[in-house]
Amino acid sequence: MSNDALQIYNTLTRRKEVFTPIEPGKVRMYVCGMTVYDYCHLGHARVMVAFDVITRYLRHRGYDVTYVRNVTDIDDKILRRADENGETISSLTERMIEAMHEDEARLSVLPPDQEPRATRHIDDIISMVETLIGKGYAYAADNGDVYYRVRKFEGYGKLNNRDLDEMRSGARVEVDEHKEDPLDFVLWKAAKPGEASWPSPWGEGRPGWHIECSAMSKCCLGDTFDIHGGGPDLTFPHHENEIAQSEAANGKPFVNTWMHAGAVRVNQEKMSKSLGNFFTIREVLEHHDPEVVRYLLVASHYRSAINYSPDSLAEARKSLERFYNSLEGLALEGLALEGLALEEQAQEAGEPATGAVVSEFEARFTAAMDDDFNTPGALSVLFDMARELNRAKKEAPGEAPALAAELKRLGGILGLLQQDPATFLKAGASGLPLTEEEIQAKIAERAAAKQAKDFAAADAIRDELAALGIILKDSREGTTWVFEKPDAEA
RNA sequence: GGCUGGAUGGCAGAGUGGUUAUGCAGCGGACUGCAACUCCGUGUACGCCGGUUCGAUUCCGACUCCAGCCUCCA
Repeated sequence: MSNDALQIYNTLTRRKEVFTPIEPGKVRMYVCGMTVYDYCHLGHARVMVAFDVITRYLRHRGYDVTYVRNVTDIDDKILRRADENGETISSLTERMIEAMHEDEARLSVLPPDQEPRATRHIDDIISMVETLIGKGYAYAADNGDVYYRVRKFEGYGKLNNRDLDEMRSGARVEVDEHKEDPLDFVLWKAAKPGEASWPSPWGEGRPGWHIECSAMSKCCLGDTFDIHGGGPDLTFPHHENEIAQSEAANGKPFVNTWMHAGAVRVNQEKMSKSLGNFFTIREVLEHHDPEVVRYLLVASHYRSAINYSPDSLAEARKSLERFYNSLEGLALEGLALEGLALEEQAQEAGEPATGAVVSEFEARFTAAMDDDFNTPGALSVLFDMARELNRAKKEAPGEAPALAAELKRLGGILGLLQQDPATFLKAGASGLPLTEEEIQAKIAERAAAKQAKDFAAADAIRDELAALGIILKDSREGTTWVFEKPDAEA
């Protein structure tokens, strides 16, 4: 662990700040999760991976992290979709939650510690709405809705630097005769006949979206917690409304550090469900190794926008190939354990003595990550390690294993480089046009031709395999191969 | 219109008041039967105009352009 400070950019103050958890050594983090009416797309993947890296790194740095990511499982879109599909709400949401878990597992995203669902916190929500009404921050309209009285909350707009009067002049907000002010937002929504609903002091209804997160974060993490994260389009109004609800209801500061991931774009336009230009995670994974997708997401800083294209995935794969080429040929199973042992040694040695244990590579890696989770900077250190490892494999084989172990260990903090190199380089062998046995036979055939100095025949075999995407690599130890799907599209 | 971010070499993408990011692609060399992999070397890029400074891509101001938010959206 480093003695230097970990700095995090705070959306609220719009600058990097030294991260100081409320309770030393503990981090309580809440991230807005999915509304489960459809499969997750790459924008969701961005948020999942960003906060997964953040969680992994905080833990690596010794923090005890409680990571909560909610599920919105009741909402207008869910009602509509379930109706369209002719299935029940719970059938739809259960399916989508399961799919989401599959997607995140494939992307090596560790599950959050808690995954609260809105429908299981209706009591918490109702109780918070009652508190807000009691304090004068909310009012029940005669149509059965309950609204938040935005003008009553002094800090409204502080996260987005918004001025209430100017927003009003924007006037894109829907005017509702039941609202005192057009900017007021709904906390509890009266049910229409036949809709899913829960009983409440204001009649049958369901919770508004914003109040769910205030209620669930309070339930899981308390009135004030360290980090609140989410996608880039949630700063307004969702997070602004959460602040208004939680601070008004609890009478305490809500969140110390607000973190927002960058957008995923397609053709310089935001990828989103409302624009309909999205790629689901599972679509992309049909054609690409999940680690390639994860790499693409980690290769840019978590706050910057990334432009998605088939080319960007191809590049990500090439970069990973460089890592796995350097790792290939070393007995990594044992090495990974050795790497972990080194890690434990370092921790037992205590914080101040770490300089002696931590390599220059790790020091640089940590410095990059300490600077607002600069994953591109951290990756550049890993590339330096790969070069050093390639050199060592040639010139100082005795040093290679330890270096490989460290590379794999540091890569693991980013959730990368944990596959068997040969497996990755063969693209998981899915979609292989030949069996492994057939390829080995071809290689043997070519070796015989080489032996006989019949290079024309040898090259013909190599070209034949290359046309199928199977690239041969000769080395002193023999011939290995790499499979690059010729039609990597998605 | 208001608010937020951004503009870096062929592409992707970090960063810095004066010193190599990194990856991919390219070029030269080594290795190789030839390749692939790998290694060595190589590219003087920071939107535009002013200002501060001995010196700015990096700080300040104006401008242009791009994206996001202001309505559900990760």
